[in-house]
Amino acid sequence: MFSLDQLTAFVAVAEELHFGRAAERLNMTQPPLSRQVQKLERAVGVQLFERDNRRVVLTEAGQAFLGEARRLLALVETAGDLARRVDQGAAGTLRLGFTAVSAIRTLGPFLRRVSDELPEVDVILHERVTSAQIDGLLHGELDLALARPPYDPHLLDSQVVAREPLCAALPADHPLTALDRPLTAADFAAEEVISYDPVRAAYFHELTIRFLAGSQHRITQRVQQVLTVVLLVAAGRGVALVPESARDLGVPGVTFREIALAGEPVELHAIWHRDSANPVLRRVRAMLSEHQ
Amino acid sequence: MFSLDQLTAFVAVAEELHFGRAAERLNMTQPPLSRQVQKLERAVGVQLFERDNRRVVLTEAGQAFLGEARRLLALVETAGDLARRVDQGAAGTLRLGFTAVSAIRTLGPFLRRVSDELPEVDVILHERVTSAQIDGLLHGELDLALARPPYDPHLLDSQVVAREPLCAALPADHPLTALDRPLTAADFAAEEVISYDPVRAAYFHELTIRFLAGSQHRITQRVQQVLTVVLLVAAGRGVALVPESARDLGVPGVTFREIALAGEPVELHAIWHRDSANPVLRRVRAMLSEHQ
DNA sequence: AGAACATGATTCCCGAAAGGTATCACTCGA
DNA sequence: TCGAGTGATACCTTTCGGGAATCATGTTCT
Repeated sequence: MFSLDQLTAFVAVAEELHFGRAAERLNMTQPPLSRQVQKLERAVGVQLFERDNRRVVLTEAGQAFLGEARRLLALVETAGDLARRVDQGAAGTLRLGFTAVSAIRTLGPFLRRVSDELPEVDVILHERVTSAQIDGLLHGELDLALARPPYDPHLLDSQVVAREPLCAALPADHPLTALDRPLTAADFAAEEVISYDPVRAAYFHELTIRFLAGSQHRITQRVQQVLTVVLLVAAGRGVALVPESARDLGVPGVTFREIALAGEPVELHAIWHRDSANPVLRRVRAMLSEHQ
Repeated sequence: MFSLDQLTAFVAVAEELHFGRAAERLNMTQPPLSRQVQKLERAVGVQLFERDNRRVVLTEAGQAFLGEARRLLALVETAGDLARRVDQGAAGTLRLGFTAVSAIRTLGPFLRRVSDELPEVDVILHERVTSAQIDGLLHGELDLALARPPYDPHLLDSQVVAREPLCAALPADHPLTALDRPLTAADFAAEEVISYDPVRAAYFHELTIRFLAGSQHRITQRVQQVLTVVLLVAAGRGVALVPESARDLGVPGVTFREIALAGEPVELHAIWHRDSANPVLRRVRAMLSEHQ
């Protein structure tokens, strides 16, 4: 097999049609250049130059080979580019988990920023509930998740990407919608409250429990997804606490009301595996912490 | 810049994910293989493998580079093929000169044989009168000519590719068409004979002169092309001697008659420059002498 | 816990290959 | 016929790649 040095030697001679000048261009002397070309000819099995003591001409085969050689060398030049871009996280794929509700206000702008700042990065989207996203991160099926606590902080790391208040979701014809002040836990005393799965939707479960702590209430349903909760409210099955962005789901028959603030707002986290090897993740994290 | 050996080393390790086995596959020992991969990583500027003392894994960048490396090596494998085919005349271009009349019976089958036996050869056709073809051969504008003598045998070489009888071309209403025997020179005694340019169509000029030698006749026109001759006959401007294939020109108003054989038949030659460097020419010549 | 094993990296040595200098062989032009 | 120009060759030096031995480290089995 021939070597790349032999190819560059050949191309130089083919362009100069003069061994001396070609050698000068390659910063070497003429004899080793002649030998390299001879070796290449032996390796390919074809005479590439017709060399008279007076002039050098490409043979037909040499002309054909010149094209191949140039293509090959061009490919060599650019061979490392993609690898370097991938190494710096500027190219590659990001497997991103998200929940239906997180998507409403956060996913779109996030994807737009990625495609602006890292145009060679492909984002593969996986819609999953939070717990399934955490599993995905731990099993290496996802690189980044837009989800909510809790998660194992030894293995996973995170950053808050959005905060929003919790609010009450009421059927449109519910008496509480008439009140002109933030609702309190006491207002829910007589209500049937739709709440969340303590395991699969632990975050909203906690928030709901905390808000209602000490008041009378009945919890009738425990579901996983905010969307489901809103749909149940619309169906008149009770009232619920949801993140404010649930307004944007546009489910008819549901009215949202401010509540008397019960501690910190709802947080959406970007979560990743502490020792993910994906370089794109580094870049995306840097992008996230950059502004905000 | 990296070397092809480094690429093959990298691909082997990437496929085995084990330096020892990869080294075995490459018929070498493990230490130099490790070094080659390290060098490649330095040359590309990217870490290609994540190597634990227990296992070897491709990095994201390594996976990207693996694709490039495979493409490059595949190209190297096939780089010489085209050059070798060109060298053996199995690929390339043949610039072929021909005359309108030679084309009728000879050119079609010839082109068909070339595209059957040398499918990678492109034939570029140049229709020229014989003398222009000879010039083309001498100036290196043509590789092969389908033409007729004379030519300079020091510089050009040839081979007969077709023989056919000379015959008489008469206006359809001419009295001689009534005769039921081969025509002789004497039959032309009273005729106006259309003949050929002594310089540019020397071959037919010679044949005509030789046939008519010693008889009475009047030569009224001297033209270069057989086709022109036949058109003049059709126009009633006289009679002429033409190769039999001129029948196939399909010019109306012309009748062809056998003549009393005056020596050898009309020959069509394939002519080439003695020191043409085009390898396709070698193959085509071999093809021509192969069967006939 | 400790020993044996597995595996990639490192070190040192040797031989092959590449580059440099001097020279040869040949052609062309004066 | 001689000198200039050009590619090939001979020979030497340097560089580079491969091999054997060894190291460092992590895993596994007793």
